Amino acid sequence: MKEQNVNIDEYTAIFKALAHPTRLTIAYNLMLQPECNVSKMCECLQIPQPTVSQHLSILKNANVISGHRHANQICYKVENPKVIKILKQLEQ
Amino acid sequence: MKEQNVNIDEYTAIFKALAHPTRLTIAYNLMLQPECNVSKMCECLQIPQPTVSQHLSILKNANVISGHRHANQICYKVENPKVIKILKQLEQ
DNA sequence: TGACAATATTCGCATATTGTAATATTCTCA
DNA sequence: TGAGAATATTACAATATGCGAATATTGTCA
Repeated sequence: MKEQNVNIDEYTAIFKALAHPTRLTIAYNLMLQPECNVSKMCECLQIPQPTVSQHLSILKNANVISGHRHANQICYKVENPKVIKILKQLEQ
Repeated sequence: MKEQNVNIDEYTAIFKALAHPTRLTIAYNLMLQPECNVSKMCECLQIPQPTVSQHLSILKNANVISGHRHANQICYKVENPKVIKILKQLEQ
C-alpha cells in the first residue's frame, strides 16, 4: 500500500485539473474533437472569455491540453497520451 | 463542445476525490489489492489515523471506495466499475 | 502604424480544502 | 458490563481555489 511505480504526483495534477465541471467538459470534448479555439469554447459553454482562459491555463499547466496558434487565434487539443487514456474511459 | 452523454458531474466528483496524493495512493492501491483496513493504511502511509479517516470519508462520499466491517475493523475496497476503469489506466 | 479581434493576466473577495488536535463512536471480549 | 482496540467526527487556523471585473498582451490587416 505504498510502493507503486506510478507517478502519483503527475496523476494527482491531472486529476486536480479535471476536477471541475467546466474543465472536464473542455478536456473531454477536446479529446473527441480535433481541436478548438477559445472563442468557440466561450460560445458553446456560455462562459465569459477570461474565465475560460483561466481554466485553459490550469489545464495547460497540468499538461492536460496544449495550445497552438493559428493566425490570431489559439487552438487547443489533448495530446498527452496518459490523459487521453483516462478520458476515453468516461462512459454513459 | 457541450452536449455530450457522459455524466460530467459524476466524473467531476470522482476526479475531485482522486485529486490528492494521499487519496490517489489509497485508491490506486485498493484497486490492486483485494482490500485493506484503516490501521494498515495508516501504518503503510505513515499518516495519522484521523487524517486517513477523513480521506477515506471523502473517497466514500464520492463513491470511489466502499467499506465493509469485519469484526471490529473496516475493510475498504474499490467496487465502482467506472473508477476501476480509470485507475487501471495509470501507468509507468 | 493604428485599430481591432483574440486571448491572457491581475486583483479582490467569497468559498472550499487541508492538516492537526481533541474527542466521540462502535465493536469485541473477558 | 467495562476496558480497550479500531475507526469516525468536530473545530479551527492556514492555505488554496473560483469567479467577476478590469486591464494587458499578441497578432492581423488595412
